[in-house]
Amino acid sequence: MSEEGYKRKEDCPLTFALTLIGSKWRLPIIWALWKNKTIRYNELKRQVDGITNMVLSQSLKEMEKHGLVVRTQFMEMPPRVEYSLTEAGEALIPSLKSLAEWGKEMQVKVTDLV
Amino acid sequence: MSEEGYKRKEDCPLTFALTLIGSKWRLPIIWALWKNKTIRYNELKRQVDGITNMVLSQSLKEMEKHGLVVRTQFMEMPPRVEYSLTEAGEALIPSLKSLAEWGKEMQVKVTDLV
DNA sequence: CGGCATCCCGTGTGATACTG
DNA sequence: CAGTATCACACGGGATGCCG
Repeated sequence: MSEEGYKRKEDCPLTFALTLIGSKWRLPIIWALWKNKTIRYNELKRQVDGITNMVLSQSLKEMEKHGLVVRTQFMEMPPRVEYSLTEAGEALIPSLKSLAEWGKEMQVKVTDLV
Repeated sequence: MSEEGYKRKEDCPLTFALTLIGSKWRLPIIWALWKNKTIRYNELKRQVDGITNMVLSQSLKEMEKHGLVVRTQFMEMPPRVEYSLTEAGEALIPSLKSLAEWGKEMQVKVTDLV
């Protein structure tokens, strides 16, 4: 979609980007990771308020698979696992800020919503 | 989320933006509107390949309500209705391009997906 | 032509509980 | 502490058909 039409919409980089970060909890997670640089699992869960273990761990696992997130496990007792963004993940931040700017202006304009 | 944490995630401009454009067909629709400047309903449906009437009309209606889209109805026979982006809608485009850039790079890196 | 009404289904998500 | 297992359900979205 960037200039021309794509045969299948899966080819559109934009649609593709949304498959990576479009689901409900992805952005809150990414944002928390970015703010903390590096963060442990339970602290992350606390900051992304309302998320369940299932969704959080699955999301992290997928994003790790997609190269957005790094997982570092320390072989200790009690267990410690830290998460942070990869370069690719951080490369996303400027776009998100841009989008957030737009969202901010829209929040002002639109009063009745969700 | 732009700098500090929000009490409720609905307050985050980013999360808010996703409520406006995050669902499956929103971006393809916006993109088609942007490419065509102004476009009739059925032509839009043709360009956003695979979308159903239900989803398209509902999406348009909501986006109109949110101030992203303008609907212009001509009182003729046969009926003619044209859609285009508002200024607010077009203001979104740069962010989308930025996000598309990122998505493009990710497409290269990630081979196994969806 | 430009929709809306209906029915239906997949899956993402929530809640709860359990484990190494 | 850092998850996994299981169940259940709401809801977005597909398919089909009808209407002004």
